[in-house]
Amino acid sequence: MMELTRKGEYAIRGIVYLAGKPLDKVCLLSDIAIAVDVPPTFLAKIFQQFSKIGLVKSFRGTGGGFMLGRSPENITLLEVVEAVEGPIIPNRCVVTPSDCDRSATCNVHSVWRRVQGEVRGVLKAVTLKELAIGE
Amino acid sequence: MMELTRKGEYAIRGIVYLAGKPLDKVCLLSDIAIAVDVPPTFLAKIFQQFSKIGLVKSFRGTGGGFMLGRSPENITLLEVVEAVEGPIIPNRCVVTPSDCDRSATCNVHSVWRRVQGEVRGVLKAVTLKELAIGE
DNA sequence: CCTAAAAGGATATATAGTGTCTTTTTAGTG
DNA sequence: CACTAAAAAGACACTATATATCCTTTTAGG
Repeated sequence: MMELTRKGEYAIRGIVYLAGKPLDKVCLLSDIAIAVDVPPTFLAKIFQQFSKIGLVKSFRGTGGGFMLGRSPENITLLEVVEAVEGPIIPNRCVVTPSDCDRSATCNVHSVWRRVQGEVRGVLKAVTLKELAIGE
Repeated sequence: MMELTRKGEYAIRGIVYLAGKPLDKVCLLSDIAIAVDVPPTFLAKIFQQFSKIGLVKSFRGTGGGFMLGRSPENITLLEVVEAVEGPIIPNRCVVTPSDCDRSATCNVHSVWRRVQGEVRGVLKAVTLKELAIGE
């Protein structure tokens, strides 16, 4: 339960790599993939998702590649994870309370809300800048 | 990400139902399944897991059924969830640090440890007694 | 014995995860 | 303008996990 997928793991590796480079450095996808040990085609899909929401900037054609979309101290791990894994939802009743309505008083509901809050809190407190230290 | 499976959801429903009954009341699986709206064959598998680790006691044959293995204030939600979902592991590097050794200094590792701690903390603080109130 | 009920094992289907391949678009260069 | 580099987009394939169901076996009571 609660396990990050490979996609999430790869996403973090890839963007942390970018965060460790100068902000204006354009990196080739193929280089990043080798550096962080991720299948290039898979990483491409991930970076496309990042690109759509502005987490990274992409440039096509000769001399193209990727760079971070914002400065690394302004990107949280929560954003990165939710970008590729979707929202942090420990149980569907958190998002669709109607799933809970077997009983009028579902005491478990509030527990999942708390779990969600704690996890999001931890991930939100971490920025790419910190993660890139030593890379 | 981080989503409880149906199995986990069903497991909680089933055992909370038991927690709402007198400790010595033997309940038929078929009755529980109807009451908590879970496929009986699936719930059977779940209760077999519970039974093996003593979370519930089972009795075969005529007059058989299930009852809670310990008093509900001594069973935490963490136990119940981990019994059927396995341990709370946000990322495999938490359990197999060698997966982390791409870089000697993986800064993300400690984050997952923190997530794991927070989630386990929340779930451990909740007992079946509280969850059964109002059932 | 006969019946009730859980335990155990095998199987089926659906969904999600993990990745590859091909084609298309965009941009720079001689 | 043609050529090349690189990302974007879409389709496809394979695997693993989730979600059950069914059948047989064991255990216990009446």
